[in-house]
Amino acid sequence: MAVPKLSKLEFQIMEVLWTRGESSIREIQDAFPEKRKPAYTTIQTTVYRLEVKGVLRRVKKVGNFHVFATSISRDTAQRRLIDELLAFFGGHAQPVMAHLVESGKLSLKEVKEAEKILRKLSRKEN
Amino acid sequence: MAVPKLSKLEFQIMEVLWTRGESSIREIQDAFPEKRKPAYTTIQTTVYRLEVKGVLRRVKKVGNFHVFATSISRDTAQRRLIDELLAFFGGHAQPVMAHLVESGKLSLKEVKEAEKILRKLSRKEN
DNA sequence: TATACGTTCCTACAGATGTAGGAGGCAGGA
DNA sequence: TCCTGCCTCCTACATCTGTAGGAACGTATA
Repeated sequence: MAVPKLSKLEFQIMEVLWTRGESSIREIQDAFPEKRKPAYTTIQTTVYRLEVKGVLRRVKKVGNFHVFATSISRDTAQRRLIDELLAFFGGHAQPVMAHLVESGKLSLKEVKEAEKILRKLSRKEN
Repeated sequence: MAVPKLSKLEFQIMEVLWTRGESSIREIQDAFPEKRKPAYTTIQTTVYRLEVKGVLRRVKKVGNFHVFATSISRDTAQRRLIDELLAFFGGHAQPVMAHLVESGKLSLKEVKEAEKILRKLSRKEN
């Protein structure tokens, strides 16, 4: 599998690394909000699993602790996530759009932005 | 939990029921494409789990088999799924849109359609 | 050097999910 | 009535994920 599936916690950890850059287990843990902050070893186990999946790697050892960095881009992972969702909808983005609009999560401004990008793309194709 | 989380297979089974209407286990199974068609008992186990979750129920018994029907709407379930995804993106729909656009899954026509709906909504609010 | 503290590594476990076998029941045809 | 075939119900199991404890180790400081 090119880009392995990431679970919720795995994704959150990757998110910390994408945002903060190279980090140790402790730093990753500290990036979680005080409420729902998993135990140190929970983060650790999950980081190891991510390492096995090949989406992050240890880049160096400082003192007696390791520093980790991502091996895939945030964009790649997000794309994977959305493709996953689209599979649920038989590959059709339209219902996804519809729900985003109805739930009020999408502003008119964002839609117009998307439209602009699309126009640009279609010009390039023709 | 109002609307429980549905797994991939669970969602696919619900999809069959929403599309075909009331169905028996056998009918649900037959709705799966010949390749990746789970065993009869796999569908069965999953249907029972869905029953426990309260998203479908047995509506009647015909001969010696049961007929099942959904208890929640497709819309409700889809909304749940999308909210789930949005949580990964910190509740921001913008990146989701961006990926849909970039992956070419969204046509200009669909976006304009969404825009029309949004305009209508915003008029109502003001 | 000895001690304290933070890290690593290994192990464990429960819940969710996908998967399916097998025993037993019911219904219709021989 | 008895057999065949399909269905139900129960049980089982592997994998993934979230969760975390404990032993052992490394480092810096007293």
